[in-house]
Amino acid sequence: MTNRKPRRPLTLRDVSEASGVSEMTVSRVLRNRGDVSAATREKVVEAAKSLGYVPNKIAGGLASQRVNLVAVVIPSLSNLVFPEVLGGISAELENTGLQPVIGVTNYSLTREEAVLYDMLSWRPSGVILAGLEHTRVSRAMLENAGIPVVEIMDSDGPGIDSVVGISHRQVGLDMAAHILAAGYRRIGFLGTHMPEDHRARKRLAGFEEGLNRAGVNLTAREFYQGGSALLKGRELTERILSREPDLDFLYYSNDMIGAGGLLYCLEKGLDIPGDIGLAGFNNVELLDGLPRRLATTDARRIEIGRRAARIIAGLEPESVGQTISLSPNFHPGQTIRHAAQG
Amino acid sequence: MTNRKPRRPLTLRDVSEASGVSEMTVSRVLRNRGDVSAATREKVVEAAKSLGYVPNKIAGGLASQRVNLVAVVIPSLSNLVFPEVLGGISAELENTGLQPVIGVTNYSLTREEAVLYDMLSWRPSGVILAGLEHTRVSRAMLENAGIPVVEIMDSDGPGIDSVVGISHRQVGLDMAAHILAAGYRRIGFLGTHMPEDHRARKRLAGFEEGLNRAGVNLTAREFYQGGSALLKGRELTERILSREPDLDFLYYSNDMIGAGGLLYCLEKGLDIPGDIGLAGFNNVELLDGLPRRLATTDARRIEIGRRAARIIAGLEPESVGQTISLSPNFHPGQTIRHAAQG
DNA sequence: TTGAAAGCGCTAACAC
DNA sequence: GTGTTAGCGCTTTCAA
Repeated sequence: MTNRKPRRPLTLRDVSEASGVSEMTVSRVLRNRGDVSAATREKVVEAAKSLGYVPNKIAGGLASQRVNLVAVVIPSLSNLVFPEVLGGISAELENTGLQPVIGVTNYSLTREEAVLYDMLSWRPSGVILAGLEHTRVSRAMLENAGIPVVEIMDSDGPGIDSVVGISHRQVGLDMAAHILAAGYRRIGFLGTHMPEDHRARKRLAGFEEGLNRAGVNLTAREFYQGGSALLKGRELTERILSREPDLDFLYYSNDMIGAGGLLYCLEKGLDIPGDIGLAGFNNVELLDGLPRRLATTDARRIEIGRRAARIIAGLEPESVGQTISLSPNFHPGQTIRHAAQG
Repeated sequence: MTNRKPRRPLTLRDVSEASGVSEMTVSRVLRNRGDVSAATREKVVEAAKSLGYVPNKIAGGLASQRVNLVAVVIPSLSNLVFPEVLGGISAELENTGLQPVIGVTNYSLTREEAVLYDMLSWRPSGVILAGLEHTRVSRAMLENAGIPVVEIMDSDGPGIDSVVGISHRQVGLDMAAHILAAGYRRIGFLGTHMPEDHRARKRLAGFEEGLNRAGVNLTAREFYQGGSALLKGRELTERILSREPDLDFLYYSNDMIGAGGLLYCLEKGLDIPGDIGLAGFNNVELLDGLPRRLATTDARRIEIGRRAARIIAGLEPESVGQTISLSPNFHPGQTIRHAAQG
C-alpha cells in the first residue's frame, strides 16, 4: 500500500494510469462485467488495491441511471418491532446486490413525506414503507417515481402498488373471539395515545367490533404517552383496575406494556388467568423470559420484511401490484383461560 | 397537480421549460442560493410543485462534489442500545442539513470493512462508527477518505481521527470497587460469548483487575450465545448458581440478561441485595418497570451520539482529532447493598 | 439578477 | 478482449 495521502479522491483514471489499462476496462474489471483477460484483470485489481481506490457510486449511478439502494421508511427504531422487519429485509436483500437505506418518521405522516422526498432524490431502485396511510403528496411522489413500492405491516385498505401485511382489524376480531370464548366479559383496553398509529387504531376497532357482535361492550380503556413501556404498563394497569376493580380481562396494544401489566398483577397476587386474563400484541422475544407467557398475536414481521424485499428485488413477479395478507398467529400463552365448554 | 405519469423522471429542464426560466435559475431557486427575484422564484416553485419534481441528488452530488450524507456504522440494530445512539445522532444532525445513513456489521470486522467500502463509495461528508478495533484495510480506507471520522462508544485506545466514548475498562474497575465496598466477595460474571465485542471484553478485564487489586478473584463465569436475552439471563443464573451456590454477587454484561437474572432470583425467593447482589450494564429504559431497580452503569449513549454528530457537522471544531472520554454514571439501584461501614 | 458553457467520474453503446 | 465517444442531470464559474 502506498502512503501518500490524497486530498483529491482517487478516480478510475488513476487506476487506469497505474495499471496501463483503459478506464473502460478498469471499470469492467471492478464491476465484473464483460470479458476481460485474466492477465488484464490481475493488473487492474492489483493497481486498484495498492492505491486504495474506492469507486464513486455517485458518478456510476448518474451514468448508468441505476442505483442499488432500496429506501425503507419506518415509524421508529426504538420500537423493537421495526428493527426486526429490517432484519428480514436485509437478510433477503443480502444476495441481490441491493442495499437498504433507512428513514424514520416518528409516526408523523408529514415527516414521512419529507423523508420520502429526500430518499427519492437519490433515485433508489424501490421503496418499502410502513402502513397504508400517507399524505396526498407522498402518494403522488410514489406513484410518479416509476419504481416498485411495497407498503408493509397493514393490509386493511388499498395500496399504491404492492402490499404485504396482516389485517389488524382481524387481529382485534380474533382476539375478541378468543377472550369471549374463554368466558371473560368485563374487558379493558390499554394502549398508547397515538392518533397516527393507524394499525393500533384498526386493532382496537376490530376488537370492539368483535365484542359488540357478541353483545359485549368494552368496560374501560386507558391510554399513555411516552416513557418506559414496561413502567407505563404497570401504571396503566394500576389506574384501570382502581377505576374498574372487577375487570376480568386486560387487552394491551403491545407486549411491552402487557409485560409491565403482567408483572404488576403478579406482584398484587392476582390469579392469572383465573381472576384476570391478559393479552398483548406482537409476540416480542422478551416474552420468553417473563414469569408467565403473555397471550399475544404474532405480527409476522420478519416474514413481512422478507417478502417485501423479494418483491423489490424482482424475485416474486407474481406478487407485484398485489395485496398479500398474511394470517396473524394467535399465541394463547399462559394468561388466558381455556375456552369454556359450551 | 398534473396527472400524466412520467416514465422518464422529471429533470430540471422540465421545470425550466414549464416555468420559462433557465435551468440555472431554477436550480438556484430550488436550493435557495444566490439572489433570485421574488417573481421568478414564485414561477419556479409553482412549476416544480405542479409537476411533482424531485431533484436528482446523484447528479447534484456529482456536480458539486458534496453529499449531505453521514455514514453511521454500528454492530447491531436489535441491541436497543444502538438505536438510542442513532437517536442522539439524528437529533443533532436534524438542523444541519446532514442525513445519517445506517450500516450494520453484526459485530464482524470483516463485515464492517465491506460496509465501509460500500458507504464510502457514496462519498459521505463524514463517518461515525462504533469501536476502535477495525481491520487494516478499514483503517486505510478511513484515513484516505479525506473526511471526518468519529469512533464512538469506546475510549480505551488510540483512534483514527476523533473519538467519543467511555472507558469500559473504567466501568469494570468502578463496578468492582462498588461491589467490594459493599462487602460482596464471592462474585460471578455472566455475559455473551462474543469474541468481537471488544467493549464487553474490556469491561470484564477492568472488572477482574479491580477485584484482583483487592486480592479477590472472580469465583465463576458463564457465557451464552443468541436467543432471548431475558430468558438467557434466567438460564445463565440458574446454571451459575447450581455450580456455585454460595455466590453473593452476579455481574451481568448487559441489563437485559441482568433483568432475566433478577426475575429468576426473585422467583426463587432470594433476598436481594442481602443474600445476593446483582448489577448490569447500560441503564436501559426497561429497568424502570422491573420489580426492583437493577444496579447498572449508564453508558451515556445518547450524549455520545450527539457529540459525534456535532463533530461531523463542524459544530465542535475544538474536538476534532481529540479523544473525548465521558465519565460513565454508576446507578446503585436496589440490587446492591450499601457500602459496609469501615 | 440571470444565463451559457464546461465538466463532475463514471458507464452505455459502439467500434475495432 | 479492449478502446473511444458521448453523455447521465446537475452545479460551478464566468459573463452579461
